[in-house]
Amino acid sequence: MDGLNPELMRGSLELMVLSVLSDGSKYGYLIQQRLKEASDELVDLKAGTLYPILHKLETKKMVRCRWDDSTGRRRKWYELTAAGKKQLKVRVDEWQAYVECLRRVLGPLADPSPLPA
Amino acid sequence: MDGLNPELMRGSLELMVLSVLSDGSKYGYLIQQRLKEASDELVDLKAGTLYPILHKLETKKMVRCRWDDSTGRRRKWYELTAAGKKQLKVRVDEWQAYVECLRRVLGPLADPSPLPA
DNA sequence: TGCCTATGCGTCGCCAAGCAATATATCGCC
DNA sequence: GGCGATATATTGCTTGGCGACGCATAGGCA
Repeated sequence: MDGLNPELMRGSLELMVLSVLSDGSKYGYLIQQRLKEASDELVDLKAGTLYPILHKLETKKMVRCRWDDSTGRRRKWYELTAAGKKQLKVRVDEWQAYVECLRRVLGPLADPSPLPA
Repeated sequence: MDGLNPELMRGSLELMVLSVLSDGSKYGYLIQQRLKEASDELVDLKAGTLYPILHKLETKKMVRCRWDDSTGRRRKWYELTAAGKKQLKVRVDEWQAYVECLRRVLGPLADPSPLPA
């Protein structure tokens, strides 16, 4: 991770990967790049984090994958399954609920900071 | 935890505890109750989670504490230190940045779901 | 009197997740 | 030839949440 508190990220990484894939099939390294772009360089998934997540999603049938050895670069392309798309929706809803819950807990602290002046 | 994805909670529990304490001194069990109320029953910190967090905050001088044995119930009251209040501000800012970051990553998925009709 | 529940604090050990480190291989550039 | 980017994978360490305990008191109820 990068400019953000890494502790906070825990638990939303799988959601982020699913989200990036909703845009169309991608291979691992490309997912990493797209996520970095989309997050304004704030999220930089390490290989030791990304690949285990992808393998887990594959095991759970959330994605299907296909090797492409036609070029010198061996690439493993990942695509969301129907179950994966459904799961993504669920995860997004969970995320929204979580944000709303924190907003309530933080109360006035969640309001935009008053200007220093 | 309760109605929310427990994975998501990881990393924000300390923030929630600090937040509850910003309201004034409280003892452990009361913190647990207040957090439950504030979150609309969604966050129910277990003892095995709460007390280690409080001990950690104490070690890091984010809170100071005082035993009250005057009643039959032994209670350990916690109060935010100046460092704790500062830390709370930092954590809130990190949280806001995190939410904004996820909003960007999710893109259109972050928009409110269109009505089924 | 005994029992049950709520209150109140604490610790130990398991499990999962993130990730640094490491391994392997190709490609383009200088 | 050497270096950095591309590309995937695994191993092992560390941390955090938390279930399962343990202990003690207070109050209600039979």
